[in-house]
Amino acid sequence: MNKHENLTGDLTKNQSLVMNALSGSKTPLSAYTILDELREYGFRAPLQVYRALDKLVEFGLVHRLESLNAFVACQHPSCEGKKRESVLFAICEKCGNVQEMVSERLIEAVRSNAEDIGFSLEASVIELRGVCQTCKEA
Amino acid sequence: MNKHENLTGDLTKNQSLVMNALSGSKTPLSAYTILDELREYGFRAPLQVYRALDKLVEFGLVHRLESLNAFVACQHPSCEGKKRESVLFAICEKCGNVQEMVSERLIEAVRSNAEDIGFSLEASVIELRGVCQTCKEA
DNA sequence: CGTAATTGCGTTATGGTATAACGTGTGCCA
DNA sequence: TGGCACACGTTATACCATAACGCAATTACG
Repeated sequence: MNKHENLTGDLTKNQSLVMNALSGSKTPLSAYTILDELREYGFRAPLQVYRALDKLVEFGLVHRLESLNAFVACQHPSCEGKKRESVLFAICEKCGNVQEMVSERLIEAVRSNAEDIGFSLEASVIELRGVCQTCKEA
Repeated sequence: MNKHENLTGDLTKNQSLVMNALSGSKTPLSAYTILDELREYGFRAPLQVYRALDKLVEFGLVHRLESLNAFVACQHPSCEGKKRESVLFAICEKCGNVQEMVSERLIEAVRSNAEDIGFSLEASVIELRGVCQTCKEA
């Protein structure tokens, strides 16, 4: 019934509801937008959303987009269980769509920059802003 | 407008105050922290800070760190007049210090990733999280 | 000149994002 | 069976950012 319960088997009810809200959206959602969508399922307070999001991010099922203060479902199942070290997001400022990518070349460049200054890299936030191909052609 | 007209000498009073607050800080400052520091100079409302910050960011004298909701003075004067396309920040989660870097290799990797998907790149947010060399050694 | 347009500024009010603190219920298992 | 870990619900609060109004100073230019 819920594909993410099938994948992970162990999401709580609130986590599943939040996960479904994100999976069903083509664009990132803010925590408060999720809250509004889930009021009909009994959600009443932001913390119910934030607590679920914290776990989903921890599980690697959801990513937080820092430049939008919003959240997206992972498009790339291999993120599960990993820290967000190696993913980048292309965010279209016209349509709001987000494309998630993995690039060895970019990861290597980031790693090497960190090394150059003796910086212990734990996570990286890489968010490209611009216009996607579809919107350019339209 | 010639780029030299953007040097600090041509800033308005509020812009200079905000710029000085940021230049004098070793770590990024939030808008509200700046507000508190500038109350003794007559600042009363967040908008006074945000308006100055908008201009300073536009001039390339200040960068906004998306993953912190905070602002830093540019450490790299060549940013003046440029969009933020080519800069990355290494943010130490122990001491809060931020190191700004420019990396041709990283810029190229970002550009090439954008091209691969037909994405028109307008700006990029690259923020590394981890521990700086100084804190590691301590 | 004079006047319109622009820009910076101050203020009040409001909206959007995120967490603190406290208490309840449940399942586990030593 | 008592302690622990964890998810959950609720209220309150803190933090981040902008809307909308009006005024004053400066600039553009016919």
